[in-house]
Amino acid sequence: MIGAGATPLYQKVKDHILTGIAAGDFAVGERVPSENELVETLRISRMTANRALKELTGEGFLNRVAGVGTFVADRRAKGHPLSIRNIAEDIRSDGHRYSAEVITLQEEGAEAGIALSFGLKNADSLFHSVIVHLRDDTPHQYEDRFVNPAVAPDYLSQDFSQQTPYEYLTKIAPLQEAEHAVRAMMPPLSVRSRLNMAFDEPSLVIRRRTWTRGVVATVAHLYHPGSRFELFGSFKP
Amino acid sequence: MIGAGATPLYQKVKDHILTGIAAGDFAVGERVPSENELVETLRISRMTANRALKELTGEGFLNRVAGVGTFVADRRAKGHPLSIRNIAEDIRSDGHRYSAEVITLQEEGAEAGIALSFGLKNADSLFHSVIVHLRDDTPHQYEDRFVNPAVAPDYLSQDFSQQTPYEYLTKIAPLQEAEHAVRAMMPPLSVRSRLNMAFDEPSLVIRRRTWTRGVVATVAHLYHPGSRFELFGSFKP
DNA sequence: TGTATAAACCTGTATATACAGATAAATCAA
DNA sequence: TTGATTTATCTGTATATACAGGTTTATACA
Repeated sequence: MIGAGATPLYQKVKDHILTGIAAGDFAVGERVPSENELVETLRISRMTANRALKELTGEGFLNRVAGVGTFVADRRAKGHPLSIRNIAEDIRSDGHRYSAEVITLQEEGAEAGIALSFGLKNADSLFHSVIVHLRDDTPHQYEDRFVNPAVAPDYLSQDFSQQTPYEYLTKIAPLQEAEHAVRAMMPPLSVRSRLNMAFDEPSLVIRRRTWTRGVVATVAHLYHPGSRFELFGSFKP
Repeated sequence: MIGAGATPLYQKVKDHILTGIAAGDFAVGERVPSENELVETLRISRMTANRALKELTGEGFLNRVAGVGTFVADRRAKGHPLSIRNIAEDIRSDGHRYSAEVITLQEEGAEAGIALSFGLKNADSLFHSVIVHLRDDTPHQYEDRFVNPAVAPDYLSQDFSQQTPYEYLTKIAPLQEAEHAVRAMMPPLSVRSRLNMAFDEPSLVIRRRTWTRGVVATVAHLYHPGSRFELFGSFKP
């Protein structure tokens, strides 16, 4: 057994495997413990081990071959899935130093277009943050985010140089669903200067809208310098 | 029981539910049969019903609430998935007229970067097509595509003003997997002029690589005018 | 009438068990 | 040595069972 508590057992098994991968116990391409080995070492049933390994396979961390075993997948080979990710963790896991600069953090009256995204009346106010994420002190992403006060009432009192909005929001509100829209544009000067972009360099903008408990929790515009960034998506029919 | 054969039972249950949704037996928001109801009507175990409903939930077709039931999800509400789509069909389904102009259709020696994408030696040759897709006679997408001759030997003799490469390729080769990379860039003059783009307008470029039977079938670069295009993706945790 | 309480039903998780089918290694026979 | 066969291992699927915990409806009580 691994431990006890509120988190389901299969989730702990998943974490156990992921931790092992992160710790280097299992390198890319190597075999991870089989279902029966997990049954013996962790004292769980095979179906629980099966669920953990099956879900990790579905999430792209493992590959399974019937009759042979379960192996650590090469996630870099075919691009990361277009999913919600924590930029701080991404930067750190690539072996770089992450830091953040908070530009704006205040309450604002909802502008018409944003209010529409939230499904709110024009008069309602929203929390607004602007943060520049840096990799090795080089600007990497410009994050312009509006947050539903009903979902995160304490948003304005957070220190986002220590914890990204993503980390904070996933901690206090369960992420139900997310929508991404990607477009290319010439960014406004405010963004351009913060990202040290050349005057003729286009930007890749991701508009991310997330739902929690049926209501829109946050609408974020994430600006990336187009020439230094690629967004990956993967699809299996 | 539903039937017998090679396809797993849980898959048949999934198909059974999806067919019911398509047939209108269960409308959006309505409840689908509970696990125990499926156990009785289909004469299966609850765990099999559970697997079917759980997977359909993960795929976005259903929503589940513990203690209440399982309901048909509204898939249209929150954007299309970032998936392979047929541009001709997209344009027509939006009520517009689709046409295509074939710019290039020939065999070429594989340039180094492209050959790498295919996992081929430099010397190998590939099929190359350049097509501009028009919506109501306005340029809408510039498609620059390389195709593996081993997968589509008759590619060069097709009339792509009548049938898109996508339609042709999906007809002759099963799509196994696809990778997307999205980036923003200032397109080359050749692309810019074909799409009637302003000199300072950035472009959203999707590089799409697809696999069939374990080999790379095609690598396509799809250029969209950035200011007129949005790419959608959806994700559920 | 209003309010606890109980009952019924639902999903979520976990176990034990069973058989199949796929794969690779070991073994045996020609 | 080669080729066929057996054996061991591993995943894939399916069932029966059990209990926890959320949600709604019905019931009993004050």
